[in-house]
Amino acid sequence: MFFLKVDENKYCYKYPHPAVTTDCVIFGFDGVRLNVLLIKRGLQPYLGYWAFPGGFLKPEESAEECALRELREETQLTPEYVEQFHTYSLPKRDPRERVITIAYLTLVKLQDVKGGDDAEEARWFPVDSVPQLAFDHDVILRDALARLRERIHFHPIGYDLLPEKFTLKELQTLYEAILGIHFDRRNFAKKMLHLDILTQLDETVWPTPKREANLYSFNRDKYTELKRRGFRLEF
Amino acid sequence: MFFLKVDENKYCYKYPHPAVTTDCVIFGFDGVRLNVLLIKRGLQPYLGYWAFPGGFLKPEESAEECALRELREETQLTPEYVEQFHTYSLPKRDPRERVITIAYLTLVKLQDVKGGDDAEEARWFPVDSVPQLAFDHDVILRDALARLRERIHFHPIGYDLLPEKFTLKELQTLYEAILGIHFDRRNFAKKMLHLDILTQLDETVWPTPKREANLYSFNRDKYTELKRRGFRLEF
DNA sequence: TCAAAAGTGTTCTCCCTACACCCATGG
DNA sequence: CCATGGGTGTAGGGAGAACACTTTTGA
Repeated sequence: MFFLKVDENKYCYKYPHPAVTTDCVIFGFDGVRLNVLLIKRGLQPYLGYWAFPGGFLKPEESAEECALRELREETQLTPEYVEQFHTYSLPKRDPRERVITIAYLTLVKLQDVKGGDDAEEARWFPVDSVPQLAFDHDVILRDALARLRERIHFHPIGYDLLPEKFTLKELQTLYEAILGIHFDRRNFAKKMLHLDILTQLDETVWPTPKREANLYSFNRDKYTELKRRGFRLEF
Repeated sequence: MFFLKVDENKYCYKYPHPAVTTDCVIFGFDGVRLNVLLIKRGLQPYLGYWAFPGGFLKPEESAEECALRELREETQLTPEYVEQFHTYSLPKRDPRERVITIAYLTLVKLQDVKGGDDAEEARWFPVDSVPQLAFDHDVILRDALARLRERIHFHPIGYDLLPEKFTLKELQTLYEAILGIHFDRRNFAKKMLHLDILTQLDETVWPTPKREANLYSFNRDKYTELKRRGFRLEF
């Protein structure tokens, strides 16, 4: 570990400064389950373990810029939604040196990333079956999921996770996947239509071989209005 | 560790490391208005400006420990409630060097601090009339208030801000002070009593010379239960 | 003709809302 | 006796929860 030469350590301070990184928890929805994007570490420590994409803060960028840059560099993704949710600071959480990590929750339309896995190994995992994670990333994942569940109660988020056109069933499945509960099909439809954030399209699809289903898209104005003011999703 | 101590008492790193501080936004309720505790700066920069108590993270403490330590050192207060709410990272937010600030929202029972103002000038200000603040602390205050308002919708927080025994009117005034809206007296009482988190005491007080009022305390079990599960405060 | 999926409507109940009356006290 | 503040009750409406029928299609 200690390959450093003294003369390379050219950034000097009067008091000890921790390193600062950002990590991105990236959620995507495959139509059935909520997934999270992980990267296989190619370096020590935790070599071979899965972890969230992230990296060190550069001197001239804000934390959010850093998070988006790392996300782009490591996954070629541009998220629909970005929210800083917690900063992790336990002194021993990184075995190398003291590292403060500012964690972000991001949502992407999962189809955006089809084939995006390149040289570095990046993979989607269903949130209920993620492998052993590096560092304290299991705690970070738990916190991100809790925040996502909290958010979904009061802000519409489907727009950030679903394709442009979708069926009511897909929307319901998304909510059920995130919250881990089951809704009555009829009441769910009534509620969503009543919120007035959906536009029924003239198109239909055959999601199953049984019967065609109407397609909907989000009414962007109403959607952002609700997002701004917040709303109550009771259920 | 990665830092090396050289003769001038300096800590050196291969890459630039920002300084990391914590700041505490401390809210208290005086029975009429929501107040925030500020400290007058005795050093440059922003000498003479008001700011939140806070300071640099020590190598062996977590951010929360740091926040509580600074809070104790600068105000002798022990908060009832502590929540990390945002980390501020714009590169130029401190003119001296790059500083990352992890901000905490804390609630105290305001009577705890009567006379706690000592050598360093610390004062309570009503949140709607705070003076010019140092750094980006005006943004931090706005964010803290937004978080507090968000929290109060779904988690009981009166316990952390009110004295042990209080009247329904005091509880209502607290909610009105935080949310900045007015409630119907009768509906507010009905709602609060229906939530079953209050215990009516046998005692009464004369809050005005007109008529005595019942005293209540929080039903701690129900209160923490609701706090854990969250609840919906509609209004 | 049967099973599976999708679209739609009704009833009940609870809670939020608006609003009014009574009582006790001090002036 | 009246103004002020505190305690309590009621009627109406809206939204969530529970629940059933119809239609379409492929096997």
